[in-house]
Amino acid sequence: MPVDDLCVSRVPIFQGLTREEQLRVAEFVRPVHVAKGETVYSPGQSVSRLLVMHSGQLKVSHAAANGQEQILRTVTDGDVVGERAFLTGHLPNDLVVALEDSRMCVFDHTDLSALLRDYPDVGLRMLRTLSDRLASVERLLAAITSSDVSARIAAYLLDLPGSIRDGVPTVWLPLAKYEIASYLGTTPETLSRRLAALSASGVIELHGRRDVTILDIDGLERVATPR
Amino acid sequence: MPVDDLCVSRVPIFQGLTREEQLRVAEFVRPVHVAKGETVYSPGQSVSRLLVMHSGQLKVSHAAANGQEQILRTVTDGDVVGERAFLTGHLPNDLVVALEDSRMCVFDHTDLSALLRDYPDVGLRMLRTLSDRLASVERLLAAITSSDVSARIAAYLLDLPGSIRDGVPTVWLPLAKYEIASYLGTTPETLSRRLAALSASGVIELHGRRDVTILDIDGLERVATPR
DNA sequence: CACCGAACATGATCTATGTCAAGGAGTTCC
DNA sequence: GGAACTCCTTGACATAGATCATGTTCGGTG
Repeated sequence: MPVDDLCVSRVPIFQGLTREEQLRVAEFVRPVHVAKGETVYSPGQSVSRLLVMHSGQLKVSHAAANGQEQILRTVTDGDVVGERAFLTGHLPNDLVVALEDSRMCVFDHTDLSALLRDYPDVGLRMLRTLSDRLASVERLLAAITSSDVSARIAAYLLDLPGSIRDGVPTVWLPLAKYEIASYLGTTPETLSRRLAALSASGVIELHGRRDVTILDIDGLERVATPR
Repeated sequence: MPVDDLCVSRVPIFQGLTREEQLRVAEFVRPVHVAKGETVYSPGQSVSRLLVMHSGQLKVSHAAANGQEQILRTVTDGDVVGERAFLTGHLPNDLVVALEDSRMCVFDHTDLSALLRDYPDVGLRMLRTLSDRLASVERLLAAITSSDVSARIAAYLLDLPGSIRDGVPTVWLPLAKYEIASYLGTTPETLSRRLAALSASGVIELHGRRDVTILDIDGLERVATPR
């Protein structure tokens, strides 16, 4: 099964296993492809599975009590989704939607349980992944409570995986602006104003809707670390 | 070693091991006692250990860039501290201080690594603990970005382990008010005002500095879930 | 290629909460 | 049991950012 094999071997939490072990793990796994815009997971869904991302990007959001959608995170290669349902037995109450065409490894919970018992390394790597996520949420939390919106935006832009185009650092926003606003704990209006301000002061340049070039990295870093 | 034994057997992540296994784990573990006010962990400390709480209470805080102390969480029985340093190799950059006299099991990292390999169940329970923490931080984050301070306070009070005194639900604040303010992403002044308002509207009653009786649970829940 | 709708920008206004300042109350420690 | 220090409360004020409303741009679609 070359496809399953590929799926397992590409994902960080299964690296460190021998090829033979990977093949055995592959028997438990189902490779799944979802198209952009499709819903992967919806709240209260009784059948719950563990997803391990392999390519593409998903967004995880939470319908708050007041009806607002709160973006919790975006997940990319190597990230894990749905571990809480497996670990604690609670039903998932997040909404997961594909931002791009995505591929992932899917495990049923019963299988996963046995898997972790047989391959402690996998558990260790999962722990590492969760620990990273925890650190990243705590960073975001600290950022939201202790800095203003401009600083959060700057930090967000600096965190984004960037590329160099024509010698200038460029980032491609993975989310629509109103979604970024939600993620950063603000509103689209404020985000728009602050981006405009950063642009006016020559720190960044906006091209089209999702394309940002960073003209002055140091300046942006200064904004991200306020006094 | 009955003391070590006790330490290990009292902690959730080691339950599920047989008595014999617990005894073997106990060899790795060092029981530690810290007095109220003592520092358990400080940022950048090069020797890092894993703590598993057993009794008492610690507070974990983070010195933000602007010098403000941000309270990240309080940890109580069964909680784990310092796993990130172990899992990722990064130095800890949180400050951990004992709020009460506390007892905990301490592992050195090298030992822990072997432990997780030998007892996959321990890893699984650690995963569960981390997953709970993640969920709780994500809840806090959502609360901070999508509700006002009154709602956060109400939710906080409802979350606190409460007792019944004279037939009335009573909570004992585990932190000083200025620390609670930090945890909830606000200031002592605002917290004070909101508590006063809740008190004025007859929902709660304040006694002394840390003692709160809840007169109207439904009312408090209504405040916690705003429209 | 022109249309259409969603996403975005901008302006005017309002309000919750932060900030600064000063006085009061609760603990703690001798 | 009282002094002394924190912690907490209250007040007056300033302001970042939310909200509401309207106009504009982009990018996909027929």
